[in-house]
Amino acid sequence: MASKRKSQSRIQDVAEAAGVSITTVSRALNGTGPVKAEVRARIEAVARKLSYIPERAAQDLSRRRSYSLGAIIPTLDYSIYARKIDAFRRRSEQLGYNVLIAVSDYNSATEESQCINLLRSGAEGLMLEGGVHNKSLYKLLDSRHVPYVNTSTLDATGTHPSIGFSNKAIAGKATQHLLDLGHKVFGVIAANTGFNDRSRERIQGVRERLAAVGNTLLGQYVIECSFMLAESRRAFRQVMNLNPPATAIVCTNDILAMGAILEAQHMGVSVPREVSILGFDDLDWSPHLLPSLTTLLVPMAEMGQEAATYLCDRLQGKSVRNSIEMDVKFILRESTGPAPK
Amino acid sequence: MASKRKSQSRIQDVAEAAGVSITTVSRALNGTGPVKAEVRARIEAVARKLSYIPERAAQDLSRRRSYSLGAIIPTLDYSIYARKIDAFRRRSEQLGYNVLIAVSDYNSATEESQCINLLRSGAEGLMLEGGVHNKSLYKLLDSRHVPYVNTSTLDATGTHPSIGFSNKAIAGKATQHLLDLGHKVFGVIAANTGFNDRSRERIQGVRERLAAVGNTLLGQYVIECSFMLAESRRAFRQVMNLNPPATAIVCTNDILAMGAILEAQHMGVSVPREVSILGFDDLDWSPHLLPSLTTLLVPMAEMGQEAATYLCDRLQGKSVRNSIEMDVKFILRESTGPAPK
DNA sequence: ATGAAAGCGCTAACAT
DNA sequence: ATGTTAGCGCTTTCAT
Repeated sequence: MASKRKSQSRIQDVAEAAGVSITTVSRALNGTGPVKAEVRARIEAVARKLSYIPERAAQDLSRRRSYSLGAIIPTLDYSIYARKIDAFRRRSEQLGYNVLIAVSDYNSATEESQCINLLRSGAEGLMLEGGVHNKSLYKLLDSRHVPYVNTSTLDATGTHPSIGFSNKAIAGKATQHLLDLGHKVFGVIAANTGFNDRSRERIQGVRERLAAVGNTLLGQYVIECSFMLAESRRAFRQVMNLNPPATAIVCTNDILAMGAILEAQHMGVSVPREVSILGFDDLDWSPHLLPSLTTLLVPMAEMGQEAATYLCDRLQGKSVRNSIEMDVKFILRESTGPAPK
Repeated sequence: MASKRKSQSRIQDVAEAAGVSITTVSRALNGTGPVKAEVRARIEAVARKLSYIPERAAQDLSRRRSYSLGAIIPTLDYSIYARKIDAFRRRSEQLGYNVLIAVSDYNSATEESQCINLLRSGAEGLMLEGGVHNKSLYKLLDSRHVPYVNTSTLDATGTHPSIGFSNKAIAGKATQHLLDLGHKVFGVIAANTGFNDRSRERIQGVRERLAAVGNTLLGQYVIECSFMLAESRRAFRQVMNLNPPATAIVCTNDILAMGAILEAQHMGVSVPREVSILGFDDLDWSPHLLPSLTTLLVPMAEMGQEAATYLCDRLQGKSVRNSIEMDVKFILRESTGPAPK
């Protein structure tokens, strides 16, 4: 293994080559104290020549701060999380923070251990996904006074800081749209609800809205599946083979809705003439499907950005609102239409 | 701002509470030296009670190592990178390394600065995407003796370590398939080639294979676009409106191919009767499109895994092959067929 | 405007 | 088996 000392230059090397003390180098490079212009120029030149890269570990230790934030998402595989985390990263970097990314795999134990790992790495604040987390994780964050914020969810009580929206409410809104179109028989294709409170709440939102008008969402009309297209296609077939078949299907995200639309194409079922399909998220390709997908535009990028702002504000001791509601826009496209006679 | 000292316990606190020296705590928790079983148990209990989390910055500094690896990808938005980086992370963690993720945004300057950032954070090795990088980046990595490995590309000369395949060769393979089906007029829809050598090589692979049989790929039959579906749909329309229209379209990835297939559906063009469409990557939904997509299965997960193994081996001073070729499987599905008469 | 020195939290010789 | 001590590379008082 190459010796680190020989191949990397440290602040000491820069100081020597510039003929100043390490203190001055630190001040010059960080702009953290007065340095004569001429000296500063010399130091910068030397640093560049030596490809000096300050070691974050040492800086963190000495500053007793890391200026870094952690973000944890369920999976890298779904692009809405990419949108959120990217916006989070951009805003954080703007505000002078470095971002550490972790993945929970939709598993609460993994989430907790990954969060601990983020804290070990110095994360001063955490952006979390959804509102349900291990008690022990919440306790840990509280006891260490680590600011965190739940996203894609809304905790109106403000018990836990959150940036997002009521998943129940938006699912209710979607359901109402279908009710208005005269639909009576509803199906739901939902992402696995194991450690996914957003999915669970969306199902519940449909159920409650239906109950409110005297309709009932029967158990066999609710099908959970993974993001694999093969599964959502199977789910669609299943709901369509019930008696009576569903005429309106709410999918808890656009991936599932895409599976449903594709399966409809394969089965020769006409959408929306025979069945209406509705999703959530508004992915890039949602307007391009045939038929294009009616969905709810979930503002992932804005949430990521707001989350970064929130955490930075808290770290600066600014007072902040503990519950920020984001607008979710209903996007009417072609995949929903009047209930068949 | 909360005082760190008051809310977080350090090794000292654990040592005191357990009635031992900090050295013993370190040894017990890291398993890095002999500790009486009974004492170890006591220490572990105390550590747990205090929610002691060792600070990585201090560990890194003291160990003069970070045991972490960096991975940089063009975007989080395309799921093939997620596959790769996830496999990389899993294997790295298995081997005792922590993974830092960075995004280059398909920009070589950003790539370089993000890599520097990874090095600052202690990355001991780097997984890169593609084979073309700034000279200054290569120089930096060399001068610091940081192992790195290019992926999704193959440098047979071994100048730069690489794990992947020849993009030219696989594009040639795809082209040959279409030639065998009798196609004469080829179109290419390609991802922007700015800082994307893989895309560029795939185009070149098509061109050379055609040249080898006396056919020519004309400039106007090659269209570059972003991953936005709107753009690839437009690109498809454009290639189909040429005179003569293309009968075989090679898309440099499945996203673009999806755009082409969707636009064909919208235009009422029959695939593959009127035009054959072929992609690269084999995404989850590629077999589910209508028609299902003929494509080349690029082994992203395997590359990520191999990259992690490679870097860890190098860090352990093991001798390694500098050029590992991965197999790319041709997947025949419905979107390609005989050239129309 | 600059430098000397203390110290961040931990690990790893080097004792014992 | 355990403790003492000297750093790791940097920032930050505190002097000058």
